[in-house]
Amino acid sequence: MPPKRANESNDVEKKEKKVKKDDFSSDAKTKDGNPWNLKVVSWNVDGLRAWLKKDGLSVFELEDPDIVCLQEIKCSNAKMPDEVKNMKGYKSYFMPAKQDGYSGVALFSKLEPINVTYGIGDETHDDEGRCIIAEYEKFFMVTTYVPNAGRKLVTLDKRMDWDPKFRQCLKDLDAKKPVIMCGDLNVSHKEIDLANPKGNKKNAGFTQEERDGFTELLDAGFVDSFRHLYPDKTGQYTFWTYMGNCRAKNVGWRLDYYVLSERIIPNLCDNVIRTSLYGSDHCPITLLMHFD
Amino acid sequence: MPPKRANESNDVEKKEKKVKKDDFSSDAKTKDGNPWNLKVVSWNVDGLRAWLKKDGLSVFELEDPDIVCLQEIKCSNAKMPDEVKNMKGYKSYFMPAKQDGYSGVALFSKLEPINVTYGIGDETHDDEGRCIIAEYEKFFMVTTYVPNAGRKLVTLDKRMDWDPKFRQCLKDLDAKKPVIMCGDLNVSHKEIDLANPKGNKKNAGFTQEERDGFTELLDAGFVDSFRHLYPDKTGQYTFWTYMGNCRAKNVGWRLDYYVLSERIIPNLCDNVIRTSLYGSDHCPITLLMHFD
DNA sequence: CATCTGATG
DNA sequence: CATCAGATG
Repeated sequence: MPPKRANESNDVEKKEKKVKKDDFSSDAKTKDGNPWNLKVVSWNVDGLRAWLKKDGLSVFELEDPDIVCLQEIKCSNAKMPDEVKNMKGYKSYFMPAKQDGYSGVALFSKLEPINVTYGIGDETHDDEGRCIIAEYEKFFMVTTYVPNAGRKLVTLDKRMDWDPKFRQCLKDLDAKKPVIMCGDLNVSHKEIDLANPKGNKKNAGFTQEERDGFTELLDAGFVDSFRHLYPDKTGQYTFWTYMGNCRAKNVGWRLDYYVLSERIIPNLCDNVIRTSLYGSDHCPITLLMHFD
Repeated sequence: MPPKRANESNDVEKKEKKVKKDDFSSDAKTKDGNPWNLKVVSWNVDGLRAWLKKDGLSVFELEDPDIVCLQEIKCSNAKMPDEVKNMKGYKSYFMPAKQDGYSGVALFSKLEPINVTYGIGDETHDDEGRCIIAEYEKFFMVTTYVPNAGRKLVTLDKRMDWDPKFRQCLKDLDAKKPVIMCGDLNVSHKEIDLANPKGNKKNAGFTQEERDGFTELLDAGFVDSFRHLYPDKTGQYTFWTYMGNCRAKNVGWRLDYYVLSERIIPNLCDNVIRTSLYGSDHCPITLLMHFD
């Protein structure tokens, strides 16, 4: 009898072998016919160090992105592996949570941003490492890991405290320059955005409060770029719980988004969900933009 | 790049493949020429459930033992896997610690014992699941997991409280019938019993106090059967820390013993250290006895 | 069913 | 460098 490994279900070699760099090429254009010249990747990695072992970094080779945003890195700066700290060809920015092994976001950028700030200006939330803001010439890049409302909604209060503060933060940025915000927003906006809407109306990620929070964000002058491009596309998810083989059955949730200032929608080329990539219970999402 | 698994170093397939049932046959005899007819296996499994995944149960097939004693099962009765609870061909006895996932011993016996008792009669120690006593016609079988003195000897006091109590317990049994005691005694008795005696004189498992405790036990009328049979054999260990590839380098400790009442030494056939078996940071030890 | 920490060894 | 629990998701 061959000994079983503790994490045999992590054994995704076969699936990953199928992935080729060609699959990540795109000739997407703006509505006006301008080809993309900026690529962003966003991925909730569910523990950066575990994700590294599952070859998560290959997304850099496969996508050759200009900007990469990671959420739930669960890794302090002290424990950050060198290969990530000094990502070849990129400037790296980290906002770990104060609590070790919890939350935390990272941003990697080929081009050095004009300025980088951390957090939304609220101490309690910012202790949890949930937001990095990178300013570029033509836009703000914001990545976030929104508070999860928790099992039995134990942290729904924290979440509902976050939503207006984060929204205000984005509005303030948007008053200066267009915003590209991405990350794990920990909500599926509409019934189309998760496999089991009926059963989840009282669960974290699909309560009316959380959904309304997202609606309010869009009403403040922002656009869910994926749904803008594909208003009726079903079965498009970015997260599947590890439990019950949900990913194979595509019983998932769309929790990861690009949310853009309305006025740069003309710059949008595409928003792709990379379901072929493993390494986390979320898959990465890719944004293609054109800027003159 | 193939993704690395979290526990790649557990991947001992090759090593285990080499093990054949033949390697476990023995024609050992007593000094008087009587062939063995009782086989005991003792193994500190360092977590029974992890050990199961590493095919630890194969020791039952390979050895076909009459009695199996396991230490550090780290598993409550509630969480005990069925295949272990109802071990085919054996009666099973468990003494888990009150604290979940800590310590705990088990005993499996082909022949149903006359009586089975749990603990040494000291509530504090017995809450930690450290001893099972099975009475047979001609002997008491005792298995134990002796308190570890801990890093920086933080629990040396507990250990030194244990030693005389356990010794008295064995003496009381020995007054009735001969005793076969086995388990992880958490001490290397003499310099020959560990790879690095010089460096470990102030470390758990080789302090003077612990070594003296073992000497006192032997002075009370008991025999370390392995050392009795092989007084000068070096490099014979039963434990290697997972750290620093110690097992491959045989930088180990002899911590697991059979300790017999002096008067059944004539019944002793052999005591074998099964270094070919993996599944824990300890290896199993096997005792062969003859009883009329 | 995963990630992490922290206790334990 | 492993085991386990418990928090978290």
